[in-house]
Amino acid sequence: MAEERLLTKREVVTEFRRREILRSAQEVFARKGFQEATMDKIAQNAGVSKGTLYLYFKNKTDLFFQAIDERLNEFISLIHQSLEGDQPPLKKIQNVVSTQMEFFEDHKAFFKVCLNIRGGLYLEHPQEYFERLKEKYQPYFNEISQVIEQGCEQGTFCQVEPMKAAYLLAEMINSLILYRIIHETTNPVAQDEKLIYRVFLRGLLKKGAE
Amino acid sequence: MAEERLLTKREVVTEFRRREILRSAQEVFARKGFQEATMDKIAQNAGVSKGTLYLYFKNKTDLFFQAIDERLNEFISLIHQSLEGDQPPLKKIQNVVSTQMEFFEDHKAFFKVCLNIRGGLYLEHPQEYFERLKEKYQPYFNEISQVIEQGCEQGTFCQVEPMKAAYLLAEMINSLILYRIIHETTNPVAQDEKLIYRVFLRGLLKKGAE
DNA sequence: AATGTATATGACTAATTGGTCATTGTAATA
DNA sequence: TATTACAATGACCAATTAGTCATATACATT
Repeated sequence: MAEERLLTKREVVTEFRRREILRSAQEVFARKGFQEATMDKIAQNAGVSKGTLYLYFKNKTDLFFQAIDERLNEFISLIHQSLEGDQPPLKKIQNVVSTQMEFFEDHKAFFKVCLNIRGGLYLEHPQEYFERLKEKYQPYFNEISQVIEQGCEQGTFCQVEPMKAAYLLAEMINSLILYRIIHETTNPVAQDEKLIYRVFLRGLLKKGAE
Repeated sequence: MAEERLLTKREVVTEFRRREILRSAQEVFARKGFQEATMDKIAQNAGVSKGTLYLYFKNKTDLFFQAIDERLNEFISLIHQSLEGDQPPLKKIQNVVSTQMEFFEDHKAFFKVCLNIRGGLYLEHPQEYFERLKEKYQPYFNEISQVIEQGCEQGTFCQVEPMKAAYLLAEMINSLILYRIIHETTNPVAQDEKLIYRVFLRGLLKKGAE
């Protein structure tokens, strides 16, 4: 066993603070959006003083994007997992749909933040952060579009631009999540998943395939 | 001919100012989003002083929503027109798709504002405005869902919840507009319309129908 | 226990900006 | 032309808030 130096109390506290601030930020940003969330509120909610925030994060924008980062990583890794193995493309698409719907069903606040970002990013944040986020999302779209491409090659799906189709799918899912939020629907997500299978998959399937 | 009292100079100027302020507001809000747009900028852009804005509009939020209102009316009325007559549901859906895609292709700035609203509305504007806007959009969704319902009854489309399907369609269109904006695509919108026909319509059509 | 070092605090600053109002300008009216 | 009523102005105010820094606190080390 390698010599594992025990963490000093200070290091433990530091790490705890950092996580506590991120948790608080996630909560406040989700509830209020970027502009309405104040550093004071976040600090208070985290049980630290405002000055402390600036020991851990460069500024408000930095804190915002780091707070997003965790959940986003979790999401992207879940999608990645759902595409592992050598299941047929049809099954993989179903996996994406159910993974994404269930993830956002469980994290509605995070979904709102994502909408908020997308709506305001072009307008209200420095270009730099937009680029970084776009990069972050890239694997998600790439993986889906690869599955679609694979389906095209295998002759299961008809010929489409894979990346555009991936966008289409992603937004179809989001639209039903939004519908659920706006209409405060509580029926099982499985029903909505089926609607997407029907529309997206039957629309994509070659005649006679399946 | 009815006695048409000529407008006094004052009335003409007043109407001109009002329109000029709205135009300026549309422009600035589209470029900056709600928060970053300042009343000073809007006033300057309109060639009036800030105080004047408050002679014509109650406050910033009021100005924002009135600026949106015009374009939104135009949009909704275009969609309405595209659904007049007694064409078959399939054709009507195609009309909606092409009308919406072409409208936003011509009004990308307005599209961004719409995204911005949707992303920030839950979080950053008074509930009251959200409700009013929801009401405003209602005819749009109603009309589309009626067409879908009609298609179901006629047996052209398979059984789906019409309102959810309408949401799905609307967001599919939006997703491709977003794709065009993000990737700065300039190919003809007709191509993207076809992708939607293929996916949405073939997904919706009953086997053997059409 | 004493000393030094890293961390936490929160009052404060500076900048921004929505909204106001006393003053000034202009058009309608007599 | 004189008078009145309304519209426009922009300096100003009040409120908000991101970010700072001198001071205080707590931990680690000797």
